[in-house]
Amino acid sequence: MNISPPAEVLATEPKTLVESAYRALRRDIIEGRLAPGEKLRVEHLKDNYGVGAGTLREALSLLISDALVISQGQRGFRVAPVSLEDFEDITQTRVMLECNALRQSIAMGDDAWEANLLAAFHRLAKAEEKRIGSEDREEWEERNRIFHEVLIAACPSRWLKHFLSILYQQAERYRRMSLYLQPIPRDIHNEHEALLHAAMNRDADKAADILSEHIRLTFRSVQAIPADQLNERRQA
Amino acid sequence: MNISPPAEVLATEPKTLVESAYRALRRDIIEGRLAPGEKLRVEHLKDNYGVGAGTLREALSLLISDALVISQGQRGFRVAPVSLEDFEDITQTRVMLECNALRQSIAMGDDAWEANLLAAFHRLAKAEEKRIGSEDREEWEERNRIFHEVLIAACPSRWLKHFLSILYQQAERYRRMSLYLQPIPRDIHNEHEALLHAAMNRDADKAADILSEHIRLTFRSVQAIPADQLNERRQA
DNA sequence: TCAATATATTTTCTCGAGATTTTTAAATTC
DNA sequence: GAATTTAAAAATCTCGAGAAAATATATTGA
Repeated sequence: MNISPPAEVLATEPKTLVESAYRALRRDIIEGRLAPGEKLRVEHLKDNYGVGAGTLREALSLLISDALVISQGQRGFRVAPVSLEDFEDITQTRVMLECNALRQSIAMGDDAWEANLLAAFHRLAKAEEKRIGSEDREEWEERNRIFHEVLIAACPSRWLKHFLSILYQQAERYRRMSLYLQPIPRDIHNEHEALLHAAMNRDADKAADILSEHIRLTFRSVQAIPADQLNERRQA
Repeated sequence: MNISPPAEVLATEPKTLVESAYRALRRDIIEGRLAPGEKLRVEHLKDNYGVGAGTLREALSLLISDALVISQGQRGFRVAPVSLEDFEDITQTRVMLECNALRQSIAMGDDAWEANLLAAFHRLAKAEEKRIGSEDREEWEERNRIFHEVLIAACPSRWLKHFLSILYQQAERYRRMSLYLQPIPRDIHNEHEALLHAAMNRDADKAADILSEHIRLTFRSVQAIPADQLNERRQA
């Protein structure tokens, strides 16, 4: 039996400067250090990220795939803007796709999938215990992403998983906006545990219901953010 | 009333060389002049497309968004490979998403939507009449895309439509492979007409059924292609 | 005071050349 | 003869400078 974690979990390290700049920029956008709608001046940013202009442009082009950056010909790059309308769309689309993927995953998952799921939940639960200090937030974010990934890992559709990874990334950016408002808002741990048990019991209907509500609750917590705080930059 | 065609129909012309190269490359990949899996050597291609190396790299980076190009760090770019497995995934995912979008569009479409739909069908029908000569194939391809776009135009989800535009593009590449095998394979005109009437009658269930079968039939015609012909280059 | 034009500044876009890395080919060794 | 090592060739990746466009500022005229 293969005891190594699923392939998508293993973080391959960047081999080129373009890749490094791409990841650094993505992180800064998702975590809000680059504000929504902000102009991304190549000549200014290339110093911050320690690369040449052409390299930075290439990294920005890659971020268009993730819909985290937009470009208007001859008018440069911008951080993708945010809106409640957009996040509602993301939420609804994600509910549809992720429930579908989850049902397929539950129908097709084997022993290895169950084992990976248990392991991912355990890692997440450990991170949730000591999540009071904000220094462990990044650890929790990573493990939460992996838990959701492993849940649908047995779904055979590469395209469905590809689209979901984009939507998850988008949702994370919005969710981080609300985390500064309400550090520990809901009993997420119980939601995850119920999801785990429904999946392990192969109860697709129940699992899909829990997952739907789980995703929609995140939307409601973002909904509570004051409108003027949505476009703000955080930290440096 | 707004009598101009929907926004996504209007082809904005490229303002930068990156944009031009991106479109030329995309066309060449979808139409099979650049074979699946083929290596894309920047130094060689920059002459063909009349741009610098950096510009071409940027265009290739943009094509990664469309999943028409893949890149492995330090090992350059390649045309995305094809497989029957992949196209089956594309087909199934597209059936799910496009039926969902169509239902929403039928539920929310107004008079302008109906008018645009009728117009798009008419343009497509005209192109189908004189589609015997292959010189009109590009015209038909364009109008077919627009018809499918307008069908779901009243769906309010930008993300759903974004994902569908990617899948449509992918499907077009596969479909073109079968066109060289069977120029006028099925009675596509009747399928489109039935789709139009079901949509105009607001019969969402019927429309979704027709659309599902319509998309799946394309898969079956690609399925009939000999495996060794799948990775071949066409024309220059 | 406001609008329109002209100028100046900033920024984007583009290219060609040099540094690393990978790939190919030949040579050596077992 | 097959496998490893070494060397040559090719390709990728990267940077900085120059051309084109957009933005900001200043000027002019009513």
